[in-house]
Amino acid sequence: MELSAKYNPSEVEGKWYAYWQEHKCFHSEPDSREPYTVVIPPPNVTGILHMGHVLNNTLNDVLVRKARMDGKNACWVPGTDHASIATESKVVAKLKAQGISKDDLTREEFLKYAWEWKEEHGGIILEQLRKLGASCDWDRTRFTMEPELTEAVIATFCHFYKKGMIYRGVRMVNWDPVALTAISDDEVIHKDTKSHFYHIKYFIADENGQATDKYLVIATTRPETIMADSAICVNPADERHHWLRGKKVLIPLINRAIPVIEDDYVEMDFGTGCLKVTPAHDAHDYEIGMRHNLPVIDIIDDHGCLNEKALILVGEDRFVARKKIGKMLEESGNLVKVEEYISPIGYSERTDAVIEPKLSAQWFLKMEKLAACALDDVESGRIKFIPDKYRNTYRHWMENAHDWCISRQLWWGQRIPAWYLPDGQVVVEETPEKALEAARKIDPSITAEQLRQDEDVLDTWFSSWLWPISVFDPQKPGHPDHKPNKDLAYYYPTNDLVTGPDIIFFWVARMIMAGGEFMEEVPFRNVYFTGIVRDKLGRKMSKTLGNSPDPLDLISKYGADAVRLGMLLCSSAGNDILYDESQVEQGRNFCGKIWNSWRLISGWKVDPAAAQPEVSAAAVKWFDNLLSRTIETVEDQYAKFRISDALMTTYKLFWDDFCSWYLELVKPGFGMAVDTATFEATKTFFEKLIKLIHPVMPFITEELWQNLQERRPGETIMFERTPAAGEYDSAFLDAFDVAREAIVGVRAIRAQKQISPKQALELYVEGTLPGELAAVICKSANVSAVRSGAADGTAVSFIIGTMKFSVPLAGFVNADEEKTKLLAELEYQRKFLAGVRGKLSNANFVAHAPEAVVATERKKEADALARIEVIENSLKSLE
RNA sequence: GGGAGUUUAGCUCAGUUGGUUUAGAGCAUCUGCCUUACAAGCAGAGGGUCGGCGGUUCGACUCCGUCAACUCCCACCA
Repeated sequence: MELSAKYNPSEVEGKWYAYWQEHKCFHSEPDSREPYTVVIPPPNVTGILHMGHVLNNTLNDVLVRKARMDGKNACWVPGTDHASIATESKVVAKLKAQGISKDDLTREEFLKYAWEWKEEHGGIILEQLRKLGASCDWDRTRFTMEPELTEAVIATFCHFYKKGMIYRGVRMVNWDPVALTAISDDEVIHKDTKSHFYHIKYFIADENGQATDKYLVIATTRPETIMADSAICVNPADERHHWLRGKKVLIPLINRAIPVIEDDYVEMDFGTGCLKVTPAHDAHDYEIGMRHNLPVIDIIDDHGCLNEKALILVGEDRFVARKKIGKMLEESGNLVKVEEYISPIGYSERTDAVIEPKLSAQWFLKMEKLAACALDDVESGRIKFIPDKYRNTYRHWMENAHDWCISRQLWWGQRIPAWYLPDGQVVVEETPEKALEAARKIDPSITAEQLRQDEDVLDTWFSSWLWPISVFDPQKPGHPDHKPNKDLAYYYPTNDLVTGPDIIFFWVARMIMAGGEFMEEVPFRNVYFTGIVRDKLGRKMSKTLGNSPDPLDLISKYGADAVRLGMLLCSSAGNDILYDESQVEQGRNFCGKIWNSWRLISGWKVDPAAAQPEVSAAAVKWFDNLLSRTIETVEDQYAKFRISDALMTTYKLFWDDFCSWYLELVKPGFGMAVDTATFEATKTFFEKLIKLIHPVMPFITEELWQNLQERRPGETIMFERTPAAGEYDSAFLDAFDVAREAIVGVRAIRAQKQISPKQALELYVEGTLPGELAAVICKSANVSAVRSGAADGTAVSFIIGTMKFSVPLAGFVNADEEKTKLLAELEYQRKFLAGVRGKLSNANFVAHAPEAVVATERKKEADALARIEVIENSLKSLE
């Protein structure tokens, strides 16, 4: 097949992806082979591909394709996450744009819209992953809210409830007044925000509750909450405020009397040393309130507006109320001053709304035991983190884990399987029928209509923490005694997990907990943490900054292979990735290089009668050895998850060694044919090389592998074996490197001296260079002959390793310059030798350093001596 | 404030129990080349007192101390 002059990725990539799918290349079933299992970190079902996905899934795909080519039964399970908050807020926004408010809909109506949205957008990201080349087993695609997985989630909830690990409690939660739900601490982002510090007078009340002329001053950033105050608190050690003991003060504007209490929590030197205690609207105040039995007055509704308990400004938004109350306080003479103030304010990760601390009944899962086991799994090394540094982070978190608030005030998600009896008692069961049955045990007269199911749904992570189990056997979570099905028994535990460090607690830690609970086995062996993709200025990729390129645009411009390579080039584990389009260009250039090298080879005329030139034989021998040695290196790098190193090693092997050296050495002259032996060897090398490259660049390698020779339908490079590293002769490889250096040296001299390529030039080589390498030098340096012999006084010398090369170029070379160089090196070598000898004569060193190190030093000594001798000889010959 | 991490060439990073590393790679830069696979290329070259200071050692990019800058996580003083 004729190759086009330029590689056209868009033509090739679609073709082969369709081919792989058509021939079920990605599909895996349990068999006698060793499994290699990976589950995808499920992207949000309505999400679209961004650079973070590209990085993550490229790494995943490289690992999977590598394992597949290593002969393992590779299975990469894809799927999507229902992402309750993210999806629900998108649906709400879409409905709003259509003039529909969520409040006007019933739960069922809203869910209908949400499912429609999911059906419409749910496949997009998976389709995009196909464009990237992800070799997922699409037949196994899962969705965290599909019926089977929902059952798994419900069963899990019931399991923990019956174990006494799930409880319902009133807690101060982070309320998102836009999404109308509580969110976890981890979903709150604190940002320094400019606000105002209001200093407000509270007048002391007399016995009748009337204002006196004495007062104290408190400082607050939230004057709109004063109507919810339950007390004023001072530090017991603060002598300035001892006169307040036992007194009551009046809340401005509404004149409600509240006590002055004392608590260590108050900092004496912050603000005025007086703190207004507002248990309903501040987490710390709530704690104080609990300690002092203060009433809780909740004056803010779910939307962040003041309610009737506020008595004034009812119905106003909290921020509007803040401004208005400031004015009112000023008019009433209670406002002392207002300072500019920068304070950290919590914002919702999803909606960017200012978080309102709010008391609310929530469901919690106890973490203590689960966290202890999950910590041990990592501490004991059963699970390895790459890079290792995340172990510290993980330990710190697991030792301080708070109970997990698992309820969310949303509709999109798994509804909590708790049913309330009319008297408020609760039953938790997997189905309404079972719930009714359980309720009737409490009260036989209960009817189904009287049971009311909890309105909340479960946190999304409460379904994704089951992912490595539930994708294989949804019956297992919640049922530790259930016998694992065939898939789960075969594929679990998975091998590697590739994910971002930002979800180490949300997801990674919790999967480890679920694994321990239901499988008594870790869910994966290795966790490879990618970095966060940033732009080249180091900023996070974000929509608002507009600095995030659309991966699909990049793919259509450069090809998926180029994008993959560009992404991997700069991705050492755990470090943030500074992405720049030039890296993708490098990927594209590499595609071009691979393409053109095959155009060269495939265009050669083969002459079966031709004898193999000595140069070609040497080159073949060399590259064969080099290939073996490099494969060994690459295998080692993969084993250590040094993916970008492995890539760079392969890249250089192909570009520098294969193209720049090997092909140049064996390339037949203009109009000449190549001999059969060289041609076949070259083809074999090329095939091995593209197999090595395939995990990173699947498309171009498939195209060329199919082009190498006629393949049967369904054959693919995907199932070829990674080339094995054979024996290799290190000494020969080293000698060849010396020859390469010699060539570079000769070329340099020739360039400097302007000798035409056609001019015959004799090169004398002293030392131990084998004849075949002399031939290599001869060809590459474009000289007519190489022969052994002593240099005479007219030669110019250069030294590589322990060998001296002399070029008879009397008149061309400045002898003084050469002499200076040699003298400098001589001086260095003598100093170096002295250092080495000093070391060797040090009894301490000889006694304590490892034997191998001492041996190395002795070799250094010998090498230095040899070099010195060569240099001295050269100096003599120059004189 | 507590914890973790980073600091090596213009940029992004390697440097694996301290000893063949007289500090490397890729990209970028510069010089010379349209040489019959490839200018998305070829052949070369330059570029770093390994953040500062001090210590341990026969020997420190590597270990210890300290200072500085940056990053992330946790807590967020009303």
